[in-house]
Formats: sequence, C-alpha cells, structure tokens
Amino acid sequence: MAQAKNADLRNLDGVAKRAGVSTATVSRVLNNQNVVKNSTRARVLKAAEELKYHPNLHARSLARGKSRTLGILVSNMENPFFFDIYRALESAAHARGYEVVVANTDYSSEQLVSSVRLMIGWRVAGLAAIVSEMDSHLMQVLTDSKIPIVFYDVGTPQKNITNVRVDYRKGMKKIVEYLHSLGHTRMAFLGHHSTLGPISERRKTFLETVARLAPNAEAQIVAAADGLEGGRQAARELLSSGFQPTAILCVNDFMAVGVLRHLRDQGIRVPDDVSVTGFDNIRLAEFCSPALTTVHIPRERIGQTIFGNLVPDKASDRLIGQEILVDPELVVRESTGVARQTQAIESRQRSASGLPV
Amino acid sequence: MAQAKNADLRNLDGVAKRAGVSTATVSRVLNNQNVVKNSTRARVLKAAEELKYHPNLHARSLARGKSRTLGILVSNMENPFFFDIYRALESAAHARGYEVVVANTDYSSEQLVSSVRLMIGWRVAGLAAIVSEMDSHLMQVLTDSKIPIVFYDVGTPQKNITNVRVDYRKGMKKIVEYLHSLGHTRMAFLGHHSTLGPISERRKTFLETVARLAPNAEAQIVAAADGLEGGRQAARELLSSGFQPTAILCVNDFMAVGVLRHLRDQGIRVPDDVSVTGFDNIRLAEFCSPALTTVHIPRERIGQTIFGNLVPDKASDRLIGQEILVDPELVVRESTGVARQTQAIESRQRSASGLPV
DNA sequence: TTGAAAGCGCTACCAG
DNA sequence: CTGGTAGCGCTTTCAA
Repeated sequence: MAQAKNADLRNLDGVAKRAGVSTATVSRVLNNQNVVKNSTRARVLKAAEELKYHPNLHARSLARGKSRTLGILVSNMENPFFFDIYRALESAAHARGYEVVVANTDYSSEQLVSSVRLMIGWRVAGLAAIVSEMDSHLMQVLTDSKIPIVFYDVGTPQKNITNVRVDYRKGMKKIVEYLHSLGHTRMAFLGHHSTLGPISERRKTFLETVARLAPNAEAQIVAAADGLEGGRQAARELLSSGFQPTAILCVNDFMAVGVLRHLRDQGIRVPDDVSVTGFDNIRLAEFCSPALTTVHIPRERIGQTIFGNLVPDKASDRLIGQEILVDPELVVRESTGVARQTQAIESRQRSASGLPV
Repeated sequence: MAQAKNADLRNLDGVAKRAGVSTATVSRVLNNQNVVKNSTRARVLKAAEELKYHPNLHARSLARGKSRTLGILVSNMENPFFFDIYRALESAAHARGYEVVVANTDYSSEQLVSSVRLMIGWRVAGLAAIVSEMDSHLMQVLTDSKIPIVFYDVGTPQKNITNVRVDYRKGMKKIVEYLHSLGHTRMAFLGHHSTLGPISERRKTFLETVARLAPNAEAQIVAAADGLEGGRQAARELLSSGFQPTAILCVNDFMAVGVLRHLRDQGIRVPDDVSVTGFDNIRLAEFCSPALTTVHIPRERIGQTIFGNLVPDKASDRLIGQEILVDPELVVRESTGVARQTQAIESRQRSASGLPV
C-alpha cells in the first residue's frame, strides 16, 4: 500500500479531480460511451491531455476481465515464411481492433513452455501456435486453459482447439512427380531438425512418393538447423556423404537458399548439374539466383484463417474444434531442369579442387 | 462487479482455500520467497497444480506497480537487420529475467503512435525505439512518459533518453572511397523512403564524399520501399532514368538483393558491368549471388548495448541521456570490382532486348 | 447525465 | 512462518 502515495497522479482519479467529475465519468469518456454531456466530455479530455494521462492497460484488463489481445507463438520468426503468417494475422487483428503479442521460441521447448505461461498469464483472448515443438503435456495445459487456440500444422482438434493444416503431402508429391518427369532418380530430402520428428509429412511423403514412382530410385535424408546457414551446412554434409543426388528437395525455401550457396562454392551448377527445390514460395525464392522452383503456400490466407478462427464473428464461418486444409501449388522457376546423366557432381568437384577431370 | 462470481476459482483465493492457507502465503510461495515452511509450500504447490492455476499477470503488474517487460518498436521486422537487433536484445533481456514485447510499425507513423500508446499503457520498464518515423510530438510524449528509452539512430539524448548511433558517415565514406579507388565515377545511391528524410546520414555522406573525392563524378539518388521488391523497383527506376552508374550503393543489404535481381534480369553482370554495395552485413549478404560487398554493423552488440542502457545495473556502465557511437567496417565480397570504362549497361540492355549492339 | 462503490487478482505491509 | 488487509487503476452496476 501507500506506494509513494500520489507522487504521480496520472490515473483516473487524477484526471477526475482535475476535471471536477467522478472516475466513472472519466472512464466513460475514455471509452467513448456516448452518454456523457459534451461539455463534461471536453473538460475530461482537456484534463487528461494536460496530465499526459495514459490509461493503465493492466488495470483495464483486470477490471474488464477479458482482453482484446491475441497471442502468437512462432518457432522461427527469422524464417520469412513464419513472418508472413504473423504479419497477415496481425494485420487482420488490427483491422478488427485486436492487439497482438508475439513470442519467438527458436525451436526451443523451454522457450515454448515459458512463452505459453506468459500468454496464459496475460489472459490473451486467443492463441495462435505456429510451432513444431509441442508435447502432450503442453497440449494439455493449453486445452485446460480454455483459451481459444488455433494450431498451425501440428496439434489435434479439440473443444477449444482448431487446426489449420497445409496439405504438405500434396505439395511434396507434386515436386517429386515433377522431378521424376524430368528424369531424376537420385534425390535427397534436406530438412531441419524439427522435420525429423514423426510429424514431418514432407519427409515421409518424399520417401513414399519416390518409392512409388521409381522403385529403383535412390533417396537420402539429411538435416541441420533451420535457416540459411543450416541449409549450407546440410548441403555440405549431404555431398560429403558420398551420395550423388541429381536433385535436392529442401524442406523450405529459406534453407534452399543456403543450399544454393554451398553448391555455388563447389562449382556445381544449378540446375545444370543438380536441381534444387524449396517449399513455401517466400519472397526470397524469387530473388535468389537461380530463382527457386518451389511450392506456394498462401501465408496471407493462413494468417487470416487463423484470425478468423480465433475471434468470434457471426459473419464468418468458424470451424472451431475442426481442421482446415490449405492446398499448395507447384511454382516452377529456374532451379530445376532435366536430370543430368553423368556423375556431374563428382567431376565438378574434382575440377573445382584443381584435380584432373 | 460480481462477474460470474466464482465460476472459475483459478485465482489466488481459490488456491489459498484449497491449500487451507491465506492468499498472502500463496503469493509468497509463487514468488518463491524462502520464508514459507516446506510442508506448507508443498500443499500450496499441489493446490495450484490441481487447479491448473496460472497467475494473472495483469493483476501482478498492477499490484507491483512496476513491470519487468521491455517494449521494442521496430520499423521493419522483415528486414533481417532489425530482426537481428531485436533478437540480441530479447536474448539479453531473457538472460536477466525480462520479457520483451515487440511492435512492428511498418514505417507507418499511425502505427507508431498507437504502438507507443500501447507500450506506455503497459507501463513497460523500458522502451527501445528502432524506428525512423519519429516526430517531435511523439518525442515529447515519450519524454513525458518518464520511461527509460533508448533510440537507435534517430532521437536526441535527454533526461530519460539514450541514443545508440552507428557512425554511418564513416561507413559510407569507406564505401565511396573504396569504389573510387576502383575507378568508379558514376555512382548512384539507392535508398528507401525514410532515408530521404533529413536524418539520412548515409545519403548526405554519399553526396559529400563523392563530391570531395571526384569533383567531376556524377551522382544520382533514387528510392523505393524498403525490402527486396523495393530494391528491384528502385533499380528499375534508376536504370530507366538514363543515368548509367558504374556502381550502385544501396542503403542496406536487403534492398541490394533486390537490385541484384533486377540487374540479372537485364543481363547486366555484377560486378563486371556494374558494382553493387549493401550496408549492414546481414546473413543474406553472404548467401546471395554474387555475395555482397557491404559494411558490417554489429547488430548483436547494438542489441546488448540497448538492453544495458534500458535496465539498471550497477555493474555495467550505462550512459543514460548520452549518445553511444558504434563503428562500422567495410566487408569486401564479390559484388564490386574495377569500374568498366565503356557504357556497359546500355550495350547490355540493347543486346538483352534483341537490338543490335 | 452523473456519482458512489464494489470488485478484478495480486502484492506487500503490519501484526502476531 | 503465517494471516489480515489495504491498496494498485480501472470498469461497471445501481441509484439518483
């Protein structure tokens, strides 16, 4: 109690006193309920202005018992794919008068746990989870919290939980089929650590589809951290493993750009010597060299869908406790071409290192 | 009042009742003050667990009267440069038990205004402003708020305001001098809209340095939105303006990547036909093709410095109300080379469009 | 159209 | 070591 008494009278009471009204009236003015006489309203506004008053949002949330803030959990905001979803979600939220707070988990489950705690503690009106590290305990916590939740990609629909999923199977199939039609027979799937878990549809579908289309084809899997550097690193490991792919299928565009870099360093030409594909169709995919063949995932729509299912709105069609599927689409650019027959990579690498071809 | 009474007893009182203690004791346990008897402590913890209790952070902040949350305002989180600063800041904050909330302003001053309102409303313990749209009114609001503030790049030191600046003059000089030494005489500065304001040291220094080194050199300025697409767009405008630069100096790496893309489309080789430089030395600068010659700005250190000046710490040396200068460093990669003597661009463009050379 | 006052959930002071 | 309780700043009945 009595914390510095009224050293700072910039609260409702201060404004009320200065305007010669009650706090109730001030509150009404500040929340523009049109029940206050204009002259009174003006006095209040003036007083607030003079005191440089800013309502304490904690007190407000507490009193209201509900908030207009949405929480969003993201594994890797650095990856433009996630950023785009975040941006779309935020912009939809702002348009409807909601605020958004983000928490970056960096693929760390400790971070995730503490972020979830934070969001629940803030009593967010809804929570979007665009993460890949989700264990059953946390799921339980989330379910118990009663907060409306929308998961992206992982998670199973429940009472308060909706799930937005991209049909990664379909996207991956399109890529493999396309590469197969170009004559590729030695393909590698390059992912990041979280795509190694059982949840990775892309990895699984890759293997299945390769097996189905070309029973004699060879397939290989490799992974590193998500990101440019991770892509480069994984490419390095892949090539030094001895496997000689004619095509490298990356789990996302971001890593693919890292892969391109390593290939270039090795003097391996794309797509002449080896084809490379990404996933997501982020802006960068179009700006790197060569531009990436990839699969388009509509981040904007995903962001909007997530918002729509987070906040009540009689107009829109919510599908609470359901699953929503988004369809991907192949985008062919410059990084893929017909499979080279010879052991292109090996000879390139030799010549790059100055050895006789 | 009486809002659904005790439909949900997941509050201190609920836990207290269930554990057979007072709310004071529960509070003590939850804030692990080691004054509670172990057996009592255990009972409380158990009760909290059973009720799936999560403290209401708004109530906590309100009662405490102070928060351990830092606010951060960013113009463009999509630009990896800003993201890196944010990340470093956040990680420093977490290490010291602070939370961080970000607000992306998208270079929009309305967004900035509402974000500032939000931060003040949340009574953040400190505010980092990594923005370029800052008018004097807002500065006043911030000053009046009494919140410790650290500005990046813009803003003038005041009582509660520290300023972290990069010595852009020095960086820009290094680039221009370097290009000049390679024989470049027709240079263009490519910025984004906010670098057109009076605050842009980079633009100014560019002009000054060019004039100083080579009085007969030609210089041109062009700008578009920040980002990959903006870079491409600006490059397009630049080339179609008739000006034939031998070097294009971009305000940052992010836009430079967009520039590279346009040049490639036009069949203009980098650095053979024209040199391109970036600024910041973001990760991507090393991964694009050709890798960018740029100026390194230590984002990590900047983030840490900002944090250090936002929260009190007797150990570290704070410079409140002061200005802190960070030194940049030239990084030469593949996108720059000796100036081509002939009107390379024009002839390239002609041949690219199928006209006789 | 306005005011009085009861909370919202938590912390921290004062007693015991 | 524990309980009682006065706020923190705001919203929202209920009455006037």
